[in-house]
Amino acid sequence: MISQEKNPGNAATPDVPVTRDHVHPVTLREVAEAAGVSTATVSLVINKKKNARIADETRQRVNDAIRQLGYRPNAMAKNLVSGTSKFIGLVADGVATTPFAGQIIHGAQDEAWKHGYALLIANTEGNVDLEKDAIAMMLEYKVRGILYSTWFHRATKVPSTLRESDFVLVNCFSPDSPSARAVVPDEAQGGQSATEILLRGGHRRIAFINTTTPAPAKDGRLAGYRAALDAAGIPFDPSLVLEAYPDQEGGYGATGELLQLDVSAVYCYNDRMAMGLYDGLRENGLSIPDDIAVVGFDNQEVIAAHLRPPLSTVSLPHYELGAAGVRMLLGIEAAPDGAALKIECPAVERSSVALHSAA
Amino acid sequence: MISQEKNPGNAATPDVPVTRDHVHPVTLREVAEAAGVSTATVSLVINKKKNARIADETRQRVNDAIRQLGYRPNAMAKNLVSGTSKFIGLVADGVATTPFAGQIIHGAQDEAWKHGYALLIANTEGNVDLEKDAIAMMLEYKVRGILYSTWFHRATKVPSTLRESDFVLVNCFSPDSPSARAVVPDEAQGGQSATEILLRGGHRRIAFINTTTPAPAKDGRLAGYRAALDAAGIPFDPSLVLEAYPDQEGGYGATGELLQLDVSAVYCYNDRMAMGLYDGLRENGLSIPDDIAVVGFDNQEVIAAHLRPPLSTVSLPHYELGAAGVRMLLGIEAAPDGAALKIECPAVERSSVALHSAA
DNA sequence: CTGAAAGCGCTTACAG
DNA sequence: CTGAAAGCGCTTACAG
Repeated sequence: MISQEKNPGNAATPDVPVTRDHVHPVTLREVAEAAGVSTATVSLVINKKKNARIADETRQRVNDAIRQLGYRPNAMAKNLVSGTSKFIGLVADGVATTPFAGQIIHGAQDEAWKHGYALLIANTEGNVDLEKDAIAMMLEYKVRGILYSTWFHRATKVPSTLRESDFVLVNCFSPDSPSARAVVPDEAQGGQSATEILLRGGHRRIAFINTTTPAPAKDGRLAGYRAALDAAGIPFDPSLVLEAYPDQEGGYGATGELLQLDVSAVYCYNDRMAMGLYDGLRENGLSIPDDIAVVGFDNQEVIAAHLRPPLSTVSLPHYELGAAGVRMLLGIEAAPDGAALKIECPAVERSSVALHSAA
Repeated sequence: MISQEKNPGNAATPDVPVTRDHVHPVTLREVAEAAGVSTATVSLVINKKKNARIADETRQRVNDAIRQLGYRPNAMAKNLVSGTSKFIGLVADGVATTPFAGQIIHGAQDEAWKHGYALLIANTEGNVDLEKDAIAMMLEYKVRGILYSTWFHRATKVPSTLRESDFVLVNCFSPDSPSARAVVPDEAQGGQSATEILLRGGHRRIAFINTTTPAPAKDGRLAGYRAALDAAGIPFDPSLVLEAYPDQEGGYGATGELLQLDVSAVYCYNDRMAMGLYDGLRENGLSIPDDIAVVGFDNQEVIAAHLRPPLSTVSLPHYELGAAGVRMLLGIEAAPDGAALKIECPAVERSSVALHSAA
């Protein structure tokens, strides 16, 4: 074993925080003394209050003192006075489960930051007790509001304590409380866009391998597929819709059934499925996109852009979901009433669908 | 367009926080009045101070009042008094870039939580100004300490403001300040474990496709490969070491060169490379693991377990990195002096390497 | 067993 | 132009 020894329970390094010999942090009062002014004046200078008339010379002295002492304002004290913090809480049910949650966090943090807020996050992995504790913690820190997010788009109940704060549901919605603000991906538009990529490629007989797992995505993506066919004047043929488990194994397993259908193109419920299907098609000596065109859904990082050939798909807008959630919380973005705000799933075209040669 | 209209600059919903009609939150004082006791008593009851002798009847009355009023302590005020917050900051340079950062966050948050700390995160995407602001913010919130993390294992310089706080480097290390505590993956052990999987499979002539990108991982994984061969009494043959860009395209592109080598097994720098190589081998009519055994590195979610056949690999312990960083910060886990703490990369065996049939 | 008082580090009217 | 004072919501000795 090359790795260092870990000693979690070492008695010599007890759980209590070691008394650090950090000098007491510099306070406003000390700055005031150093500058020979009152704390009020220092506060005024720091916060650049417009209607405060401070002599330039005084201002100068204060700023010098701040710099020399390395003063850092105490945000706790500031927030105590103002009665409200500059925090936005984000509770997520599954950072562990997928790469998706990371993007929600990312979008939320960028947008929060932009408006002067910091993100306080809590990962609950679906554990209800943890969730209650997490929300309680955020409430005690008097957060400006809470983003309650799920790693896959679904219906959820609003935990009762969540109502003690301003909140927005992200990637989920609550059928029980339609007044709760929510932001979700537009699955139907996404499904339509995915299908349209194929239609533009000149395909008319298009299979859809849907998921076996019930979810808004299952219904929405199917609805989008139908809408696209409709718009193209192609009658919906239920026999072209298959179902499989939404991962590589599911896609691979659906190959045989798909090949019975005699289609020139297939739209898969997600990219993982498409990845498995690639293997199945190859084993049958078929080439993509010439023998069969393929589109996926999710634009999953590390996968979609790197299959052979690169996969045409539709992006699940997790970053935007997080960002829009924050905007909605802050009242910058209006919430449609009685419904969730739907965020577009943009099409991403790659070479798994050949361009339509105008014949 | 099916999606809702977004109105970022809508004048009707200005950027200033709307005055919400939330009732003033319940305070300690109000609880005290309701219970007919002093605020000191309420504080004592809430914090379950052991040496405080409070009559059961009084305690009862206080708890009732707390429940009835729905009292939530103000964490800001608490922290102001104690002089230190219950926050741990996490600055990350790339949540966007990979699925890995999510696991560091996850591990850090779980461990922090366990010790009563909440995570304050900031994503800088490598932007130096953002980074300075992020650290300043954390300092102003008087965090217990800061975890400074990178999305791939590398050397870094410690930003000067970081030194104003207790800190630990996570997934990176600072050659300039060897005294800085750090926790990194044990690349050499990982490379050795990966190679050992192949050796156990009975292979003697094993190729290694390393990365073209300089990094501790490049050197460490190679060193591990050599160590494993050494231990098995197999002379190191430099001609068996190739290099390619560390993604699917790189792995695929290395196929031809690899096939010249006449090896029975190959160890790839990472899983993405192995994924591309799978395609290349298949195109050449070779089957895994019978014609050639493959191992990767990273145990990348969504990929490794779902290739055909599932890929043997070695885990990059991001969750553990985050958790160990927190423990080190809190002084629960000792820091080896002058060096980074190395976390094991555990082997994950799947069917891309056949079991060695004892001959 | 319990209360009055001081203080944590700030900001904000209010005087002057 | 600047300072003295009160107060944000808590906790912690100190009395009694």
